[in-house]
Amino acid sequence: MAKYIYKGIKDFDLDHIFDCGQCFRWTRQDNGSYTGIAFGRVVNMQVSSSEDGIHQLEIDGCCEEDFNNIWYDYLDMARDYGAVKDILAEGDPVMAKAIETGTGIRILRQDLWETIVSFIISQNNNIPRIKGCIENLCRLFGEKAGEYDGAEYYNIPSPEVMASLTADDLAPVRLGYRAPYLIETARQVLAKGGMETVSAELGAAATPDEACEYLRQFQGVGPKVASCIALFGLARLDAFPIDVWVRRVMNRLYEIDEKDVKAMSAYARENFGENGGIAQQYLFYYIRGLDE
DNA sequence: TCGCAGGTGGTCG
DNA sequence: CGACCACCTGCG
Repeated sequence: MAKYIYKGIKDFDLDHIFDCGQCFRWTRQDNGSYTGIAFGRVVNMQVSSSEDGIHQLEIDGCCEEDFNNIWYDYLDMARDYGAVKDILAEGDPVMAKAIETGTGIRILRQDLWETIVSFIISQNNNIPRIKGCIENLCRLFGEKAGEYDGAEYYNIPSPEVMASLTADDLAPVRLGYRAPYLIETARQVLAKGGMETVSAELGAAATPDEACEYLRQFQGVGPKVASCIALFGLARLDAFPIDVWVRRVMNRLYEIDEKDVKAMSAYARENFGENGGIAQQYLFYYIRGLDE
């Protein structure tokens, strides 16, 4: 398939986008490009400069139609991150510093079911192992989506497939105690009539809190995972997931008690508002960079 | 060896 | 309710 080139990107850095903890299915290549899969498409993305010095995104394995139907939205291209950064940095030198570090971050608009599965797996887990678990799950139970550079890529198994599995089936995936969570959640989704129903019911949620409350009915989905699903799977940019890293950074930078999650979400709601999710990503990327 | 890693569910008080 | 605590697994 062809290579699609999108010129004139701003506020866009592949390292920032794919290494800020929001996704687990992209791999950095030696040349700085990323290969991965989303919505059943396998592509390689690379940022380069055209002859006139304008930054551009090259997507290998992508036609114009796919770019318009999938990748433009996936990469949240319609949003003006420069404007969001100005708002967040205003009167907040700490945030300004964090934005400088992760200046090319964008919130990916990911598939809802894949996001639910991914973040259930992510609980009390580390990133390399999360990636390995998802990889195993897709390779063993998902449909093949395509190849790139000789490597095969598989889709996340559907709720139907996942609901039919047993804990023994999932043993080679090495999910540990999360395996029954996934099976039960898949069954709960089917019982509701599938992801179409779930999406429709979530569409009625007026606030991120309402969306999270709904999501928490699924086995293995607590406050943190629900918030991540709302942000990355529903593009609720006003959701503010609070994990161990965010607690750390808000304690260190805003001097909020590290145990006081309520105070943190209140602070985020008041100071970051509708851009809370984006703010969270800048802070997350920043603190992880400091600690490495 | 044992604690820890993008938490959650169950059980007490 | 809010504070504990066990929990699969792999790595340092």
